[in-house]
Amino acid sequence: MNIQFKKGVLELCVLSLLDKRDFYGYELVDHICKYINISEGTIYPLLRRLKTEGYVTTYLEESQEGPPRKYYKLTEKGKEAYKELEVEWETFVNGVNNILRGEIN
Amino acid sequence: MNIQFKKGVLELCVLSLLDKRDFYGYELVDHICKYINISEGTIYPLLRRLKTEGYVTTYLEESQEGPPRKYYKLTEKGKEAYKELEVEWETFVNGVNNILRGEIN
DNA sequence: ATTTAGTACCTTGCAATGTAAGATAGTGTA
DNA sequence: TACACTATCTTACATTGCAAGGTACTAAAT
Repeated sequence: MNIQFKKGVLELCVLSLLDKRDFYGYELVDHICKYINISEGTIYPLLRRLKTEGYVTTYLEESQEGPPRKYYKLTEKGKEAYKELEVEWETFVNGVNNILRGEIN
Repeated sequence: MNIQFKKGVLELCVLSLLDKRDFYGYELVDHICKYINISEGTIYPLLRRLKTEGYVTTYLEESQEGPPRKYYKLTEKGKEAYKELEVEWETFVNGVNNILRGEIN
């Protein structure tokens, strides 16, 4: 899997999942890994960044299976950022497809 | 336009165009810019990289409208790299779409 | 009791790539 | 003479994902 392709897109994936319900970090890795390989060393800095930018808030919850889980919750600002990023992604993919399948003069 | 999205994808776009015919750098910027914003400072280092890796060869041709043009031509190795990268891109986009539109448990 | 495996969090240094902002130089026009 | 367009290139910088580590809790196996 080309590492470079993921740049910026993992943020979109995380925002998309958080738009559906709250997740904790380890769980996000698990879900994303079903389709795109991702390491923990990626997700935690990313989540910290999202919190710094005010896109998410966090809360702790105890677990019976291990240490406490830190859940992430999308803010209004986060939802707006998600919508914008999704549109940008669609536009981008369309642009790339036009180039890949496009006619040349 | 999200800069990060472009990481690695511009290489794919350039390889795709070169798979159709030879281009010179300035011309590649022009074509790609129809769909994806790209600066010259990006394309020339990228092309140098492609040459270093043996994906392209170059030749000069004079121009009536300015300085000589350096044309880039895909090698066999470059064609193979292009095919692989294209498949990776398709797989990646499908993975992202599955996450974006996917059901969660 | 101790080790191992799974869960769950985190940090640091590194690699890769796109950008801005410049430089250089040829051609043609005002 | 100056400007705009064509065409090449370079350097310093910002961003982000990864590998490789660390910490700590729970439960099962030894």
